[in-house]
Amino acid sequence: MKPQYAVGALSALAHPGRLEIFRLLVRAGPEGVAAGEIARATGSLANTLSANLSVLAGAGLIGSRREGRSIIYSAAYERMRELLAFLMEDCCGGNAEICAPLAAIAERAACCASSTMRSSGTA
Amino acid sequence: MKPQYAVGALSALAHPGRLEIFRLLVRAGPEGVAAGEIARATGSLANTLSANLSVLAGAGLIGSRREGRSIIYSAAYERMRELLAFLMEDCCGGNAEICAPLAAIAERAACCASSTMRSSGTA
DNA sequence: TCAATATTTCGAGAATTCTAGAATAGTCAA
DNA sequence: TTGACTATTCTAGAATTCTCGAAATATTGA
Repeated sequence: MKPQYAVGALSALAHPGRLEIFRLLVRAGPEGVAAGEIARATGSLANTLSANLSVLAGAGLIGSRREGRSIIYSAAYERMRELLAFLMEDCCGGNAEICAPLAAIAERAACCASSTMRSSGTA
Repeated sequence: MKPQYAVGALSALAHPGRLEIFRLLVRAGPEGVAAGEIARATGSLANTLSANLSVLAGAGLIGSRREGRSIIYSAAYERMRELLAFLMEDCCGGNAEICAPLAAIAERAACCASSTMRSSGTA
């Protein structure tokens, strides 16, 4: 990911309303949520919400599809992964021996820790 | 991590100069880098750099310590891990195949979480 | 076609952020 | 103390972002 795209993505998320929207979509999963339902869930005005969705979409963090009268928005998980990977690229100069002993601290951060799928070794 | 702190951290990173500084410090490891060296590496004016370092420190993303005439800045890896964990909290509604790669990234963020810096003003 | 629903676009004022020059403060050595 | 070095704070104008009312666009059903 290019730095300029990362700045765009971070700028998009650096806003209380947009961060709330994005996290709502991240929790909702790939099926997504209709704009109107997002407006209801966040208490936003329709035009303000639309502007914020537009910023998030412009940053590539969310996608959309029309379904009848509604437009369904969903998180762009791959883009999100790219952003997180960018932030910790070459962390500690790539010295794995420094990083390894402390990896256990973050175990609780795994969002699907109770699932059957393990995340070991996937980077 | 509270949403308002996440917004603060994301705002701090949503700036080309500050993102470059932060990534430089993430790569540098726990030992950190002197402000003057950061200025040289990024081509920033001293006062502009100082303002940007102040924003990053205020967001809790970096810490500092004095060493002689220099002030050494270093990444706050634990804070970084908290931010990444916050972004993917309750992600994907149980779809492990989506979450797994993200969780692996969050674990790597803990790689250097052994800092003993003072972190200024994050309350 | 007309009306209702769902969402986006336009416009402008308020608030915030960014940058650089100048001045200030802390540290060290002689 | 003086002087060199390192870094921060102050300040103001320029640029950008945020928000909401109003108007416009797109879709569906009668």
